[in-house]
Amino acid sequence: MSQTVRVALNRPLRRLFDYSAPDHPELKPGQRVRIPFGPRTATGLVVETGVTPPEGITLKPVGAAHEPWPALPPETLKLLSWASGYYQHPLGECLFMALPPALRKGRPAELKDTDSWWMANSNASADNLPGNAYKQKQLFDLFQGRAQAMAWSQLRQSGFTRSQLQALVDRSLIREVGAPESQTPAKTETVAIPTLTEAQRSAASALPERHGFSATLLYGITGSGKTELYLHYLERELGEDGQALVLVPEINLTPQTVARFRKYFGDRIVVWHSALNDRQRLDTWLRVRQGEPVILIGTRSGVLLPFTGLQAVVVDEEHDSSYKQGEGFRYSARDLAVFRARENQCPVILGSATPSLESLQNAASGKYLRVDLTERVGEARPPQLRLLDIRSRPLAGGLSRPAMEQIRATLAANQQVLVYINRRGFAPVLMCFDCGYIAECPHCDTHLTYHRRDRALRCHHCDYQQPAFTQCPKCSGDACQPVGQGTEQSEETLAASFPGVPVIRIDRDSTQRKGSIQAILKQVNSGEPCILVGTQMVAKGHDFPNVTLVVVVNADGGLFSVDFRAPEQMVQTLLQVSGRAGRGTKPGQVLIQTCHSDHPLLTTIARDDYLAVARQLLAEREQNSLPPFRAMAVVRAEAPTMEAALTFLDQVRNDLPGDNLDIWGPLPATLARKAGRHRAQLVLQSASRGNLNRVLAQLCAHLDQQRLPTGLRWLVDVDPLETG
DNA sequence: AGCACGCCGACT
DNA sequence: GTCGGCGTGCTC
Repeated sequence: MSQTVRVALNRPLRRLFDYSAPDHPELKPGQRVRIPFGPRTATGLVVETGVTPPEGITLKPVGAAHEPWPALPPETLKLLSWASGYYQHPLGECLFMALPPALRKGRPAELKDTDSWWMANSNASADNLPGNAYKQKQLFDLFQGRAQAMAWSQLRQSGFTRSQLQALVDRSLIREVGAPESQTPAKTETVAIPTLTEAQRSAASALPERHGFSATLLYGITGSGKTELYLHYLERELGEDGQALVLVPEINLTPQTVARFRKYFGDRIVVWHSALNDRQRLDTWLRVRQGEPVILIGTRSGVLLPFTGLQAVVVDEEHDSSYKQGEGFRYSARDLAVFRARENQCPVILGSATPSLESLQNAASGKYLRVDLTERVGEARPPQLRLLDIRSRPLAGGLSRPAMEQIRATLAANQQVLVYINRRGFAPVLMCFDCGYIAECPHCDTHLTYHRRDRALRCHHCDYQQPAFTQCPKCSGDACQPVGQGTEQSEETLAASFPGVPVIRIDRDSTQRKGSIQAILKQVNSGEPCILVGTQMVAKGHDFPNVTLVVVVNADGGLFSVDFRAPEQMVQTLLQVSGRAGRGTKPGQVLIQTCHSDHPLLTTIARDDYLAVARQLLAEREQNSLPPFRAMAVVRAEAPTMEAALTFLDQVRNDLPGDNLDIWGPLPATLARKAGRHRAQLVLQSASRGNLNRVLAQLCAHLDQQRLPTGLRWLVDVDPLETG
């Protein structure tokens, strides 16, 4: 009996392909199959079986299945099909996103046991190694005087290569041996979850008890111990054989966080993040797929894993913008997490000290339950916030005199200081003081940032860089100087002002080397007086018990931005960074430098009342008919000229239906030219999510059939984070 | 996305 | 005379 199967491919095509499957009546949706595709073979995923074959096409026969079971179980398939339609991204690409790289490439769904064991030969010595063979010497030193065999996997992790190992074999210094007897790792000892405080206990009792779907917004101020509550909740809700998903922002997934979970749940904890290699990804993916009762702590893409027995979902720092994928399949992991919980009839907890306006509105409308945790753990008190108006105050390295004095006092009291600046580099601009010339990026519509350390001018939007100069290219004068504040400059000023006090800069530039942030955190946690200078990076999640003073160099960035989410994000970042102060036993203080100390947003923040600020912002959103009160999507276009981009979007606008839809634009993007490409956008809004979705689906189908001007690319972003 | 087919410039 | 640029079109 012959049948037809419908297959999705890992290509940016909004269509599927049918194959005859005469010899495979047992094929199921979600299975990987080899298929002939054009002149070659490819790996596809079956999405439907028993379909009516299309007329007028001779179907090619499907090849062999990669494995007899569906790589994507029904629940995951449903999630991704829904997401593909919601975010208007081709189904095939969505589905393949949920596979580990090895399975995407068509490799078998099994772990090759490539490990091997090696030992030093009895009379081997390093004497005959050439003097320049440092690595071989280092490697051989590990073997010497060791009675047990060394595993290749361990050596590889220590940074040695296969060829270095082979070199020692060729010199008859080491030899391969069989696997040692017991390789089963010792079961990790776990301890009981700490008793909750009174406040935590009452919050815990408010969280929904087992069975059925529920979504809870956990509003827990910084330092209130949300993590303990998650631990406790997981222990309470999770059965012996159940799986759990805990999503965290990338920056929070540190070894310390994982260790904290491992302490209580031992080997049941598995992790998922961008630093895993292909082998580790396949290993973890298979464990999840096989239904092992794991508690997976993962970043954004963890929400796409093939769970088969989800019993609880947690999204920590649910407001964090890193949950929204910024390119390709632009999904929100937080929203997909809620979808999965509903699909699995299990609870989801969305936790944050600064919840997104979306989630707050969902709580207000009764879609989510809200549970509050508004007391800090132990003796820690919420920090005291103070606005410091810096209009007409002299600044050094961006810091006002009162701020400097406060820093001095804090250091004198043997405590630590955190200085928050939202700008990398030394200065955001290099300007000629004779003629006003500003150094600009040749490929983007932006100025270049001056980096003092390597005397370079860099574009923060593309990879352009050039040596810095003082002679003006326009007027030939010698007056080009950096203007404005960056992390590098504050670092320098502070180091000069407080000799003998370590000044530690934490930003993308200073933490590029792998593991360097861990070393930094270790130094900070020693508790010695020091000054931390950092960008966004320091605002998130880290626990610095001895930091008692936080200085925000400039809070005005988000007050007057064109982007409608800018105020929300500014408030969240300010309160998150404030939350770094006074997490230990000593009280914390926060100084916010601003030129607008009477701005209502700032005065409300100064009362440390996030909910009041959020109410204010939500009222504005409602008044202006913005999300979460309307559904929003943007159509973006980029082309070799701005005219081409705008003409294209004009046409899109004309093709859209007028009723039940608000259209804004087309307008050039805030950064109109980026890496030599001209960008523009069209904003779409509708009171009905379903209506917007239908319009977008139609638009994409229509645009797919059109042939576009050369060099023009377009994309749809549903629930965009940025509309600048 | 790949990949093939297809028609116009600078090279042995 | 060819090698190769990337524009256009197709993949069940």
